[in-house]
Amino acid sequence: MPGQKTPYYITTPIYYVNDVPHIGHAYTTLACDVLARFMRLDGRDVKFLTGTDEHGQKVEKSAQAAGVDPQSFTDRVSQNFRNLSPVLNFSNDDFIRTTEERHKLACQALWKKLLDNGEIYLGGYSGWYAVRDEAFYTESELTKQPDGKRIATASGAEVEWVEEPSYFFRLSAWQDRLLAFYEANPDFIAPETRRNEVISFVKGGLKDLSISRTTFSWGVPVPDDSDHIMYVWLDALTNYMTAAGYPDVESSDYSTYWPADLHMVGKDILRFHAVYWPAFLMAAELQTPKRVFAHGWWTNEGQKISKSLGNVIDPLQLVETYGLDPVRYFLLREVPFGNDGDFSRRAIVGRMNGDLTNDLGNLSQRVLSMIAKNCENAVPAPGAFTAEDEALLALSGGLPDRLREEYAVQAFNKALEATWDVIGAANRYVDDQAPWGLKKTDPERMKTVLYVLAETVRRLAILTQPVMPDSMAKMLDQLSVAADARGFESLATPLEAGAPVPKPEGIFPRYVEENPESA
RNA sequence: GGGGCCGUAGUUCAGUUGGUUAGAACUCACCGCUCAUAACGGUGCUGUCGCAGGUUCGAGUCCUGCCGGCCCUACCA
Repeated sequence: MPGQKTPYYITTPIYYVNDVPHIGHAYTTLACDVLARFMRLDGRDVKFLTGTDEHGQKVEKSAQAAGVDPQSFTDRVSQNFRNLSPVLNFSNDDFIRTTEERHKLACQALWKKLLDNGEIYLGGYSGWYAVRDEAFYTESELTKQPDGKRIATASGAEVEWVEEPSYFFRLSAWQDRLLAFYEANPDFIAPETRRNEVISFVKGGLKDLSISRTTFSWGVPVPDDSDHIMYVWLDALTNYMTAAGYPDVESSDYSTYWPADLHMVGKDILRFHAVYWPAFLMAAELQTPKRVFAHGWWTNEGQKISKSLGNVIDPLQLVETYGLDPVRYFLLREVPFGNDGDFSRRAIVGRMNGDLTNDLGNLSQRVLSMIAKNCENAVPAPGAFTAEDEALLALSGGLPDRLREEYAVQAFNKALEATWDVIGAANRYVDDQAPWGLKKTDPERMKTVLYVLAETVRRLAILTQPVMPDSMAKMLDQLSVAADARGFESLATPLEAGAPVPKPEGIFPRYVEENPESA
Protein backbone atom coordinates (compact mmCIF):
# COMPACT_ATOMS: atom_id res chain seq x y z
CA MET A 1 0.00 0.00 0.00
CA PRO A 2 1.48 3.31 -0.99
CA GLY A 3 1.30 6.23 1.39
CA GLN A 4 1.48 6.23 5.16
CA LYS A 5 -1.44 5.55 7.41
CA THR A 6 -2.20 8.33 9.83
CA PRO A 7 -1.40 7.16 13.35
CA TYR A 8 -3.92 7.25 16.16
CA TYR A 9 -2.74 6.63 19.70
CA ILE A 10 -5.43 6.25 22.33
CA THR A 11 -5.10 5.31 25.98
CA THR A 12 -7.22 4.35 28.94
CA PRO A 13 -5.99 5.23 32.39
CA ILE A 14 -4.01 2.47 34.03
CA TYR A 15 -6.29 0.91 36.58
CA TYR A 16 -5.24 0.53 40.18
CA VAL A 17 -4.80 -3.19 40.76
CA ASN A 18 -6.10 -2.99 44.27
CA ASP A 19 -9.61 -2.40 42.87
CA VAL A 20 -11.96 -5.00 41.52
CA PRO A 21 -12.99 -4.22 37.93
CA HIS A 22 -16.39 -2.53 37.80
CA ILE A 23 -18.59 -0.85 35.24
CA GLY A 24 -16.52 2.33 35.37
CA HIS A 25 -13.39 0.56 34.20
CA ALA A 26 -15.33 -1.27 31.52
CA TYR A 27 -16.95 1.95 30.36
CA THR A 28 -13.69 3.82 29.93
CA THR A 29 -12.03 1.01 28.06
CA LEU A 30 -15.12 0.38 25.94
CA ALA A 31 -15.16 3.98 24.77
CA CYS A 32 -11.52 3.66 23.74
CA ASP A 33 -12.15 0.33 22.08
CA VAL A 34 -14.91 1.75 19.91
CA LEU A 35 -12.72 4.66 18.85
CA ALA A 36 -9.80 2.34 18.18
CA ARG A 37 -11.95 0.05 16.05
CA PHE A 38 -13.47 2.97 14.19
CA MET A 39 -10.08 4.42 13.37
CA ARG A 40 -8.68 1.05 12.28
CA LEU A 41 -11.63 0.45 9.98
CA ASP A 42 -11.10 3.94 8.65
CA GLY A 43 -7.57 3.03 7.65
CA ARG A 44 -5.59 4.54 10.45
CA ASP A 45 -2.55 3.09 12.19
CA VAL A 46 -3.98 2.60 15.66
CA LYS A 47 -2.24 1.99 18.93
CA PHE A 48 -4.68 1.33 21.74
CA LEU A 49 -3.21 1.05 25.21
CA THR A 50 -4.60 -0.01 28.56
CA GLY A 51 -2.96 -1.44 31.64
CA THR A 52 -2.59 -1.48 35.40
CA ASP A 53 -1.09 0.82 37.99
CA GLU A 54 0.68 -1.49 40.41
CA HIS A 55 2.73 0.64 42.76
CA GLY A 56 1.89 2.44 45.97
CA GLN A 57 1.52 1.95 49.64
CA LYS A 58 -1.93 0.42 49.41
CA VAL A 59 -0.66 -2.36 47.19
CA GLU A 60 2.31 -2.89 49.46
CA LYS A 61 0.03 -3.24 52.44
CA SER A 62 -2.46 -5.46 50.65
CA ALA A 63 0.34 -7.77 49.60
CA GLN A 64 1.59 -7.86 53.13
CA ALA A 65 -1.86 -8.69 54.40
CA ALA A 66 -2.08 -11.47 51.84
CA GLY A 67 1.27 -12.75 52.94
CA VAL A 68 2.96 -12.46 49.56
CA ASP A 69 5.55 -10.18 48.04
CA PRO A 70 4.13 -7.20 46.16
CA GLN A 71 5.21 -8.45 42.76
CA SER A 72 3.45 -11.80 43.14
CA PHE A 73 0.46 -9.98 44.49
CA THR A 74 0.21 -7.65 41.51
CA ASP A 75 0.91 -10.48 39.10
CA ARG A 76 -2.22 -12.09 40.42
CA VAL A 77 -4.62 -9.17 40.76
CA SER A 78 -3.67 -7.41 37.55
CA GLN A 79 -5.01 -10.51 35.84
CA ASN A 80 -8.51 -9.38 36.84
CA PHE A 81 -8.10 -6.46 34.51
CA ARG A 82 -6.53 -8.42 31.68
CA ASN A 83 -9.52 -10.74 31.86
CA LEU A 84 -11.81 -7.89 30.89
CA SER A 85 -10.51 -7.76 27.34
CA PRO A 86 -11.71 -11.16 26.06
CA VAL A 87 -15.08 -10.89 27.76
CA LEU A 88 -15.84 -7.36 26.60
CA ASN A 89 -14.09 -7.77 23.28
CA PHE A 90 -11.54 -5.04 23.86
CA SER A 91 -9.01 -4.76 21.08
CA ASN A 92 -6.12 -3.14 22.95
CA ASP A 93 -2.77 -3.50 21.22
CA ASP A 94 -0.75 -3.40 24.41
CA PHE A 95 -1.31 -3.89 28.11
CA ILE A 96 1.15 -2.05 30.27
CA ARG A 97 2.00 -2.80 33.88
CA THR A 98 3.88 -0.17 35.85
CA THR A 99 6.02 -2.89 37.42
CA GLU A 100 7.59 -3.71 34.08
CA GLU A 101 11.24 -2.93 33.46
CA ARG A 102 10.48 -0.80 30.41
CA HIS A 103 8.36 1.44 32.59
CA LYS A 104 10.99 1.81 35.29
CA LEU A 105 13.44 2.94 32.63
CA ALA A 106 10.96 5.47 31.26
CA CYS A 107 10.15 6.94 34.66
CA GLN A 108 13.77 7.31 35.61
CA ALA A 109 14.64 8.87 32.29
CA LEU A 110 11.88 11.41 32.70
CA TRP A 111 13.01 12.11 36.25
CA LYS A 112 16.58 12.78 35.17
CA LYS A 113 15.40 15.06 32.44
CA LEU A 114 13.32 17.06 34.91
CA LEU A 115 16.20 17.17 37.36
CA ASP A 116 18.65 18.31 34.67
CA ASN A 117 16.24 21.03 33.68
CA GLY A 118 16.09 22.31 37.23
CA GLU A 119 12.42 21.41 37.64
CA ILE A 120 12.95 19.18 40.69
CA TYR A 121 14.35 20.10 44.08
CA LEU A 122 14.67 18.34 47.43
CA GLY A 123 12.50 19.66 50.22
CA GLY A 124 10.41 18.28 53.02
CA TYR A 125 6.80 17.47 53.58
CA SER A 126 4.67 17.03 56.64
CA GLY A 127 0.98 16.62 57.10
CA TRP A 128 -1.94 14.31 57.67
CA TYR A 129 -1.76 11.46 55.21
CA ALA A 130 -4.39 8.86 54.38
CA VAL A 131 -2.91 5.68 53.02
CA ARG A 132 -6.24 4.56 51.62
CA ASP A 133 -6.70 7.75 49.60
CA GLU A 134 -3.00 8.27 48.99
CA ALA A 135 -3.55 11.92 49.73
CA PHE A 136 -2.63 14.56 52.26
CA TYR A 137 -5.36 16.45 54.06
CA THR A 138 -5.45 19.74 55.90
CA GLU A 139 -6.72 19.77 59.44
CA SER A 140 -9.98 21.26 58.27
CA GLU A 141 -10.67 18.29 56.06
CA LEU A 142 -10.50 15.94 59.02
CA THR A 143 -12.91 14.79 61.64
CA LYS A 144 -11.76 13.81 65.10
CA GLN A 145 -13.25 10.60 66.34
CA PRO A 146 -14.06 9.78 69.97
CA ASP A 147 -11.00 7.57 70.25
CA GLY A 148 -8.80 10.49 69.24
CA LYS A 149 -8.08 9.18 65.77
CA ARG A 150 -8.59 11.47 62.84
CA ILE A 151 -10.35 10.50 59.64
CA ALA A 152 -10.75 12.35 56.36
CA THR A 153 -14.23 13.81 56.44
CA ALA A 154 -14.87 13.24 52.76
CA SER A 155 -13.68 9.65 52.45
CA GLY A 156 -13.69 8.35 55.98
CA ALA A 157 -10.14 7.13 55.60
CA GLU A 158 -7.90 7.10 58.63
CA VAL A 159 -4.98 9.54 58.49
CA GLU A 160 -1.60 9.59 60.15
CA TRP A 161 0.90 12.39 60.74
CA VAL A 162 3.75 12.06 58.32
CA GLU A 163 6.99 13.97 58.13
CA GLU A 164 9.42 13.11 55.42
CA PRO A 165 11.92 14.57 53.01
CA SER A 166 10.48 14.79 49.54
CA TYR A 167 11.45 15.88 46.09
CA PHE A 168 9.25 18.55 44.63
CA PHE A 169 8.32 19.45 41.10
CA ARG A 170 8.17 23.20 40.46
CA LEU A 171 4.54 23.14 39.42
CA SER A 172 4.00 26.68 40.73
CA ALA A 173 6.27 27.97 38.00
CA TRP A 174 4.03 26.52 35.31
CA GLN A 175 0.77 28.29 36.04
CA ASP A 176 1.03 30.91 33.32
CA ARG A 177 2.45 28.53 30.76
CA LEU A 178 -0.34 26.06 31.46
CA LEU A 179 -2.97 28.76 31.02
CA ALA A 180 -1.32 29.81 27.78
CA PHE A 181 -1.29 26.17 26.73
CA TYR A 182 -5.04 25.79 27.36
CA GLU A 183 -5.64 29.00 25.49
CA ALA A 184 -3.63 27.84 22.50
CA ASN A 185 -5.21 24.38 22.54
CA PRO A 186 -8.92 24.86 23.11
CA ASP A 187 -9.64 21.20 22.35
CA PHE A 188 -7.13 19.86 24.85
CA ILE A 189 -9.69 19.35 27.59
CA ALA A 190 -13.19 18.05 26.96
CA PRO A 191 -16.00 18.40 27.69
CA GLU A 192 -16.17 22.17 27.88
CA THR A 193 -17.45 22.29 31.42
CA ARG A 194 -14.46 20.28 32.66
CA ARG A 195 -12.15 22.58 30.79
CA ASN A 196 -13.65 25.51 32.64
CA GLU A 197 -13.08 23.77 35.93
CA VAL A 198 -9.47 23.01 35.17
CA ILE A 199 -8.72 26.54 34.05
CA SER A 200 -10.35 27.90 37.14
CA PHE A 201 -8.30 25.54 39.27
CA VAL A 202 -5.04 26.62 37.66
CA LYS A 203 -5.95 30.28 37.89
CA GLY A 204 -6.43 29.74 41.59
CA GLY A 205 -2.72 29.15 41.94
CA LEU A 206 -0.56 26.05 41.88
CA LYS A 207 1.69 24.73 44.61
CA ASP A 208 4.82 22.75 44.01
CA LEU A 209 4.06 19.08 43.85
CA SER A 210 5.57 16.46 46.09
CA ILE A 211 6.78 13.73 43.78
CA SER A 212 8.63 11.27 46.00
CA ARG A 213 8.10 9.21 49.13
CA THR A 214 10.40 7.63 51.68
CA THR A 215 7.85 5.94 53.93
CA PHE A 216 7.42 2.88 51.78
CA SER A 217 9.37 1.21 49.03
CA TRP A 218 6.93 -0.27 46.51
CA GLY A 219 7.56 2.07 43.62
CA VAL A 220 10.07 3.18 41.03
CA PRO A 221 13.33 4.16 42.76
CA VAL A 222 14.43 7.75 42.34
CA PRO A 223 17.70 7.76 40.38
CA ASP A 224 20.73 8.32 42.58
CA ASP A 225 18.75 8.51 45.81
CA SER A 226 17.66 5.08 46.91
CA ASP A 227 15.82 6.44 49.96
CA HIS A 228 13.09 7.75 47.67
CA ILE A 229 10.58 6.21 45.36
CA MET A 230 8.55 8.20 42.87
CA TYR A 231 5.17 9.57 43.78
CA VAL A 232 2.35 7.62 42.24
CA TRP A 233 1.19 10.14 39.65
CA LEU A 234 4.56 10.82 38.09
CA ASP A 235 4.98 7.08 37.87
CA ALA A 236 1.48 6.40 36.59
CA LEU A 237 1.21 9.13 33.97
CA THR A 238 4.52 8.18 32.42
CA ASN A 239 3.02 4.85 31.31
CA TYR A 240 1.57 6.55 28.24
CA MET A 241 5.05 7.32 26.99
CA THR A 242 6.58 4.06 28.14
CA ALA A 243 4.26 2.17 25.85
CA ALA A 244 5.25 4.45 23.00
CA GLY A 245 8.90 3.57 23.41
CA TYR A 246 10.15 6.35 25.68
CA PRO A 247 12.94 7.03 26.55
CA ASP A 248 14.05 5.92 23.10
CA VAL A 249 12.80 9.06 21.40
CA GLU A 250 14.46 7.96 18.17
CA SER A 251 12.41 4.76 18.00
CA SER A 252 9.84 4.43 15.27
CA ASP A 253 7.16 3.73 17.88
CA TYR A 254 7.86 6.98 19.66
CA SER A 255 8.05 9.10 16.55
CA THR A 256 4.91 7.46 15.20
CA TYR A 257 2.65 7.51 18.24
CA TRP A 258 3.81 10.29 20.52
CA PRO A 259 2.16 12.62 21.32
CA ALA A 260 -0.98 10.59 22.04
CA ASP A 261 -4.15 11.59 20.23
CA LEU A 262 -6.41 10.97 23.19
CA HIS A 263 -6.19 10.15 26.86
CA MET A 264 -9.57 8.90 28.01
CA VAL A 265 -10.15 9.39 31.73
CA GLY A 266 -12.88 9.45 34.32
CA LYS A 267 -13.74 12.88 35.65
CA ASP A 268 -12.10 12.07 38.99
CA ILE A 269 -8.59 11.97 37.55
CA LEU A 270 -8.88 14.80 35.06
CA ARG A 271 -6.70 17.17 37.03
CA PHE A 272 -3.73 14.85 36.98
CA HIS A 273 -4.01 14.51 33.23
CA ALA A 274 -4.89 18.07 32.37
CA VAL A 275 -2.61 19.92 34.79
CA TYR A 276 0.24 17.82 36.12
CA TRP A 277 0.85 15.78 33.00
CA PRO A 278 1.28 18.62 30.50
CA ALA A 279 3.36 20.47 33.08
CA PHE A 280 5.68 17.48 33.50
CA LEU A 281 5.99 17.12 29.76
CA MET A 282 6.60 20.76 29.00
CA ALA A 283 9.16 20.87 31.80
CA ALA A 284 10.92 17.90 30.21
CA GLU A 285 10.67 19.54 26.78
CA LEU A 286 8.50 16.74 25.46
CA GLN A 287 5.35 16.98 23.39
CA THR A 288 1.99 17.15 25.15
CA PRO A 289 -0.93 14.87 24.28
CA LYS A 290 -3.51 16.32 21.94
CA ARG A 291 -6.59 15.77 24.02
CA VAL A 292 -7.90 14.57 27.34
CA PHE A 293 -11.56 13.59 27.62
CA ALA A 294 -13.17 13.23 31.03
CA HIS A 295 -16.28 11.10 30.95
CA GLY A 296 -18.95 10.86 33.65
CA TRP A 297 -20.15 8.27 36.11
CA TRP A 298 -22.94 5.73 36.10
CA THR A 299 -25.57 5.43 38.76
CA ASN A 300 -27.44 2.18 39.34
CA GLU A 301 -31.22 2.50 39.15
CA GLY A 302 -30.85 6.15 40.16
CA GLN A 303 -28.59 5.33 43.11
CA LYS A 304 -25.03 6.46 43.49
CA ILE A 305 -22.79 3.42 43.17
CA SER A 306 -20.66 2.57 46.17
CA LYS A 307 -19.12 -0.43 47.80
CA SER A 308 -20.87 0.32 51.07
CA LEU A 309 -24.26 0.39 49.37
CA GLY A 310 -23.35 -2.91 47.75
CA ASN A 311 -24.70 -1.86 44.37
CA VAL A 312 -21.49 -2.05 42.39
CA ILE A 313 -22.10 -3.23 38.85
CA ASP A 314 -19.95 -6.11 37.68
CA PRO A 315 -19.36 -5.85 33.93
CA LEU A 316 -18.99 -9.59 33.55
CA GLN A 317 -22.37 -10.11 35.17
CA LEU A 318 -23.86 -7.50 32.87
CA VAL A 319 -22.63 -9.29 29.79
CA GLU A 320 -23.95 -12.56 31.08
CA THR A 321 -27.39 -11.10 31.65
CA TYR A 322 -27.88 -8.97 28.55
CA GLY A 323 -25.25 -10.15 26.10
CA LEU A 324 -22.08 -8.39 25.08
CA ASP A 325 -23.12 -6.25 22.14
CA PRO A 326 -26.32 -4.96 23.71
CA VAL A 327 -24.29 -3.84 26.73
CA ARG A 328 -21.70 -2.16 24.52
CA TYR A 329 -24.46 -0.45 22.56
CA PHE A 330 -26.39 0.65 25.60
CA LEU A 331 -23.46 2.18 27.44
CA LEU A 332 -22.55 4.38 24.51
CA ARG A 333 -26.03 5.14 23.18
CA GLU A 334 -27.90 5.97 26.34
CA VAL A 335 -25.92 8.95 27.60
CA PRO A 336 -24.29 11.96 25.93
CA PHE A 337 -20.65 11.08 26.42
CA GLY A 338 -19.20 13.22 29.18
CA ASN A 339 -22.42 13.33 31.20
CA ASP A 340 -23.31 11.10 34.09
CA GLY A 341 -25.79 8.39 33.25
CA ASP A 342 -28.14 6.01 34.93
CA PHE A 343 -28.02 2.29 34.40
CA SER A 344 -31.43 0.78 34.82
CA ARG A 345 -32.86 -2.52 33.76
CA ARG A 346 -35.79 -0.79 32.16
CA ALA A 347 -33.54 1.44 30.11
CA ILE A 348 -31.29 -1.27 28.76
CA VAL A 349 -34.17 -3.59 27.95
CA GLY A 350 -35.87 -0.71 26.16
CA ARG A 351 -32.79 -0.06 24.08
CA MET A 352 -32.26 -3.72 23.33
CA ASN A 353 -35.77 -4.45 22.20
CA GLY A 354 -36.50 -1.08 20.64
CA ASP A 355 -33.28 -0.12 18.91
CA LEU A 356 -31.58 -3.45 18.35
CA THR A 357 -34.33 -6.03 17.93
CA ASN A 358 -37.09 -3.93 16.37
CA ASP A 359 -35.20 -1.33 14.37
CA LEU A 360 -31.88 -2.77 13.26
CA GLY A 361 -32.35 -6.51 13.74
CA ASN A 362 -35.76 -6.58 12.18
CA LEU A 363 -34.62 -4.43 9.26
CA SER A 364 -31.94 -6.87 8.23
CA GLN A 365 -34.16 -9.85 9.01
CA ARG A 366 -37.06 -8.68 6.84
CA VAL A 367 -34.77 -7.68 3.99
CA LEU A 368 -32.67 -10.82 3.97
CA SER A 369 -35.73 -13.04 4.38
CA MET A 370 -37.37 -11.52 1.33
CA ILE A 371 -34.21 -11.94 -0.67
CA ALA A 372 -33.76 -15.54 0.42
CA LYS A 373 -37.36 -16.34 -0.34
CA ASN A 374 -37.89 -14.41 -3.57
CA CYS A 375 -34.48 -14.13 -5.18
CA GLU A 376 -33.23 -17.67 -5.02
CA ASN A 377 -31.02 -17.09 -1.98
CA ALA A 378 -28.80 -14.53 -3.66
CA VAL A 379 -28.42 -10.76 -3.89
CA PRO A 380 -30.51 -9.75 -6.92
CA ALA A 381 -29.21 -7.65 -9.79
CA PRO A 382 -30.76 -4.18 -9.66
CA GLY A 383 -32.32 -2.25 -12.50
CA ALA A 384 -32.21 1.53 -12.85
CA PHE A 385 -32.56 3.41 -9.55
CA THR A 386 -35.50 5.71 -8.89
CA ALA A 387 -35.31 8.95 -6.98
CA GLU A 388 -36.42 7.09 -3.83
CA ASP A 389 -33.63 4.54 -4.25
CA GLU A 390 -31.08 7.27 -4.76
CA ALA A 391 -32.36 9.14 -1.73
CA LEU A 392 -31.93 6.18 0.59
CA LEU A 393 -28.51 5.36 -0.80
CA ALA A 394 -27.45 8.97 -0.40
CA LEU A 395 -28.46 8.86 3.26
CA SER A 396 -26.24 5.89 4.07
CA GLY A 397 -23.61 7.30 1.74
CA GLY A 398 -23.36 10.42 3.88
CA LEU A 399 -23.07 8.48 7.09
CA PRO A 400 -19.29 7.85 7.13
CA ASP A 401 -18.45 11.54 7.13
CA ARG A 402 -21.08 12.19 9.73
CA LEU A 403 -19.64 9.49 11.97
CA ARG A 404 -16.10 10.77 11.49
CA GLU A 405 -17.28 14.15 12.76
CA GLU A 406 -18.95 12.70 15.81
CA TYR A 407 -16.21 10.26 16.72
CA ALA A 408 -13.60 12.99 16.34
CA VAL A 409 -15.22 14.65 19.35
CA GLN A 410 -16.13 11.40 21.12
CA ALA A 411 -19.86 11.95 20.63
CA PHE A 412 -20.81 8.28 20.64
CA ASN A 413 -24.47 8.88 21.29
CA LYS A 414 -24.75 11.27 18.38
CA ALA A 415 -22.94 8.88 16.07
CA LEU A 416 -25.39 6.13 16.99
CA GLU A 417 -28.34 8.47 16.69
CA ALA A 418 -27.24 9.39 13.18
CA THR A 419 -26.92 5.71 12.33
CA TRP A 420 -30.39 4.99 13.61
CA ASP A 421 -31.79 7.82 11.52
CA VAL A 422 -30.71 5.85 8.49
CA ILE A 423 -32.16 2.63 9.90
CA GLY A 424 -35.46 4.44 10.37
CA ALA A 425 -35.37 5.73 6.81
CA ALA A 426 -34.66 2.21 5.55
CA ASN A 427 -37.64 0.78 7.42
CA ARG A 428 -39.82 3.54 6.02
CA TYR A 429 -38.52 2.78 2.54
CA VAL A 430 -39.49 -0.88 2.92
CA ASP A 431 -43.05 0.12 3.77
CA ASP A 432 -43.23 2.70 1.00
CA GLN A 433 -41.90 0.41 -1.69
CA ALA A 434 -43.75 -2.66 -0.38
CA PRO A 435 -41.63 -5.21 -2.22
CA TRP A 436 -44.03 -7.99 -1.21
CA GLY A 437 -46.60 -6.33 -3.49
CA LEU A 438 -44.12 -5.87 -6.31
CA LYS A 439 -43.49 -9.58 -6.32
CA LYS A 440 -46.57 -10.02 -8.49
CA THR A 441 -46.88 -6.67 -10.23
CA ASP A 442 -43.27 -5.91 -11.08
CA PRO A 443 -40.70 -8.52 -10.05
CA GLU A 444 -37.83 -6.59 -11.64
CA ARG A 445 -38.64 -3.54 -9.56
CA MET A 446 -38.85 -5.75 -6.49
CA LYS A 447 -35.31 -6.91 -7.17
CA THR A 448 -34.07 -3.36 -7.40
CA VAL A 449 -35.74 -2.44 -4.13
CA LEU A 450 -34.29 -5.46 -2.36
CA TYR A 451 -30.89 -4.71 -3.78
CA VAL A 452 -31.01 -1.15 -2.50
CA LEU A 453 -31.99 -2.47 0.90
CA ALA A 454 -29.30 -5.12 0.99
CA GLU A 455 -26.71 -2.50 0.10
CA THR A 456 -28.07 -0.24 2.83
CA VAL A 457 -27.85 -3.04 5.39
CA ARG A 458 -24.29 -3.75 4.28
CA ARG A 459 -23.26 -0.16 4.83
CA LEU A 460 -25.00 0.05 8.19
CA ALA A 461 -23.37 -3.16 9.36
CA ILE A 462 -19.90 -2.05 8.28
CA LEU A 463 -20.29 1.29 10.01
CA THR A 464 -21.66 -0.19 13.22
CA GLN A 465 -18.86 -2.73 13.64
CA PRO A 466 -16.91 -0.57 16.12
CA VAL A 467 -19.75 -0.63 18.62
CA MET A 468 -21.04 -4.16 18.04
CA PRO A 469 -18.28 -6.16 16.39
CA ASP A 470 -19.73 -9.65 16.88
CA SER A 471 -23.28 -8.87 15.84
CA MET A 472 -22.27 -6.88 12.80
CA ALA A 473 -19.90 -9.67 11.77
CA LYS A 474 -22.90 -12.00 11.79
CA MET A 475 -24.90 -9.56 9.73
CA LEU A 476 -22.13 -9.22 7.18
CA ASP A 477 -21.74 -13.00 7.13
CA GLN A 478 -25.40 -13.31 6.25
CA LEU A 479 -24.80 -10.96 3.33
CA SER A 480 -21.74 -12.97 2.28
CA VAL A 481 -19.50 -9.94 2.59
CA ALA A 482 -15.90 -11.16 2.52
CA ALA A 483 -13.88 -10.72 5.70
CA ASP A 484 -11.41 -8.49 3.90
CA ALA A 485 -14.16 -6.29 2.49
CA ARG A 486 -15.42 -4.85 5.76
CA GLY A 487 -13.25 -1.79 6.20
CA PHE A 488 -14.66 1.66 5.47
CA GLU A 489 -12.78 1.75 2.18
CA SER A 490 -15.11 -1.04 1.04
CA LEU A 491 -18.13 1.21 1.44
CA ALA A 492 -17.42 2.57 -2.02
CA THR A 493 -17.68 -0.86 -3.63
CA PRO A 494 -21.34 -1.83 -3.83
CA LEU A 495 -22.65 -5.27 -3.03
CA GLU A 496 -22.22 -7.73 -5.87
CA ALA A 497 -25.29 -9.32 -7.33
CA GLY A 498 -25.26 -13.07 -6.90
CA ALA A 499 -23.73 -13.14 -3.44
CA PRO A 500 -25.41 -15.96 -1.50
CA VAL A 501 -28.10 -14.95 1.01
CA PRO A 502 -29.52 -17.98 2.80
CA LYS A 503 -32.52 -17.75 5.07
CA PRO A 504 -31.30 -15.52 7.90
CA GLU A 505 -31.42 -16.07 11.62
CA GLY A 506 -32.24 -13.29 14.06
CA ILE A 507 -29.19 -11.44 15.31
CA PHE A 508 -30.74 -9.60 18.26
CA PRO A 509 -33.16 -11.87 20.10
CA ARG A 510 -35.91 -10.13 21.99
CA TYR A 511 -35.12 -9.80 25.66
CA VAL A 512 -37.98 -11.13 27.70
CA GLU A 513 -38.07 -10.03 31.31
CA GLU A 514 -38.00 -12.99 33.65
CA ASN A 515 -40.00 -11.12 36.17
CA PRO A 516 -41.61 -8.10 34.56
CA GLU A 517 -43.89 -7.45 37.53
CA SER A 518 -41.15 -6.81 40.05
CA ALA A 519 -40.01 -3.28 40.74
C1' G B 1 -15.76 32.45 50.18
C1' G B 2 -14.40 32.01 44.62
C1' G B 3 -15.74 29.49 40.00
C1' G B 4 -18.61 26.28 36.72
C1' C B 5 -23.01 23.41 35.20
C1' C B 6 -28.13 22.27 35.35
C1' G B 7 -33.67 22.98 36.20
C1' U B 8 -37.94 22.45 28.75
C1' A B 9 -44.05 17.36 27.32
C1' G B 10 -45.64 11.25 31.97
C1' U B 11 -40.14 9.77 31.33
C1' U B 12 -35.11 10.68 29.14
C1' C B 13 -33.34 14.57 26.70
C1' A B 14 -32.44 18.34 21.79
C1' G B 15 -32.93 23.29 21.33
C1' U B 16 -26.58 26.88 16.88
C1' U B 17 -24.60 33.50 17.00
C1' G B 18 -32.24 35.85 20.53
C1' G B 19 -36.88 35.77 15.32
C1' U B 20 -42.70 32.72 12.23
C1' U B 21 -47.56 27.84 15.44
C1' A B 22 -41.00 25.02 21.35
C1' G B 23 -38.70 19.57 18.86
C1' A B 24 -37.03 14.05 19.21
C1' A B 25 -37.22 9.32 21.38
C1' C B 26 -39.83 6.19 24.73
C1' U B 27 -44.82 5.39 26.78
C1' C B 28 -50.12 5.67 25.47
C1' A B 29 -54.46 5.83 21.77
C1' C B 30 -56.21 5.07 16.90
C1' C B 31 -55.29 3.70 11.73
C1' G B 32 -52.51 1.16 7.80
C1' C B 33 -49.49 -2.99 6.24
C1' U B 34 -48.32 -8.18 6.48
C1' C B 35 -41.99 -9.00 4.07
C1' A B 36 -40.15 -9.46 9.17
C1' U B 37 -38.01 -11.37 15.94
C1' A B 38 -46.70 -9.61 17.65
C1' A B 39 -41.70 -6.66 14.42
C1' C B 40 -42.60 -2.03 10.42
C1' G B 41 -45.18 2.61 8.74
C1' G B 42 -48.80 6.74 9.57
C1' U B 43 -51.69 10.04 12.74
C1' G B 44 -52.70 12.00 17.44
C1' C B 45 -52.12 13.46 22.96
C1' U B 46 -49.87 16.34 27.01
C1' G B 47 -45.51 21.51 28.11
C1' U B 48 -47.23 28.85 32.65
C1' C B 49 -39.70 26.27 28.66
C1' G B 50 -37.88 26.52 37.93
C1' C B 51 -39.80 31.63 40.04
C1' A B 52 -39.69 37.13 39.68
C1' G B 53 -38.06 41.22 37.21
C1' G B 54 -35.13 43.65 33.18
C1' U B 55 -32.96 44.60 28.02
C1' U B 56 -35.36 44.17 23.05
C1' C B 57 -39.84 45.34 17.78
C1' G B 58 -39.18 40.16 19.55
C1' A B 59 -36.15 35.60 24.73
C1' G B 60 -36.38 28.73 26.32
C1' U B 61 -32.00 31.37 23.98
C1' C B 62 -29.01 37.76 26.81
C1' C B 63 -28.82 40.57 32.07
C1' U B 64 -30.13 40.77 37.55
C1' G B 65 -32.12 38.50 41.84
C1' C B 66 -34.33 34.30 44.15
C1' C B 67 -35.57 28.89 44.75
C1' G B 68 -33.91 23.89 43.83
C1' G B 69 -30.09 20.07 42.22
C1' C B 70 -24.93 19.01 41.06
C1' C B 71 -19.63 19.70 40.41
C1' C B 72 -14.65 21.95 40.98
C1' U B 73 -11.87 24.84 44.39
C1' A B 74 -10.34 27.67 48.80
C1' C B 75 -10.60 28.65 53.76
C1' C B 76 -12.33 28.79 58.70
C1' A B 77 -7.09 24.80 62.96
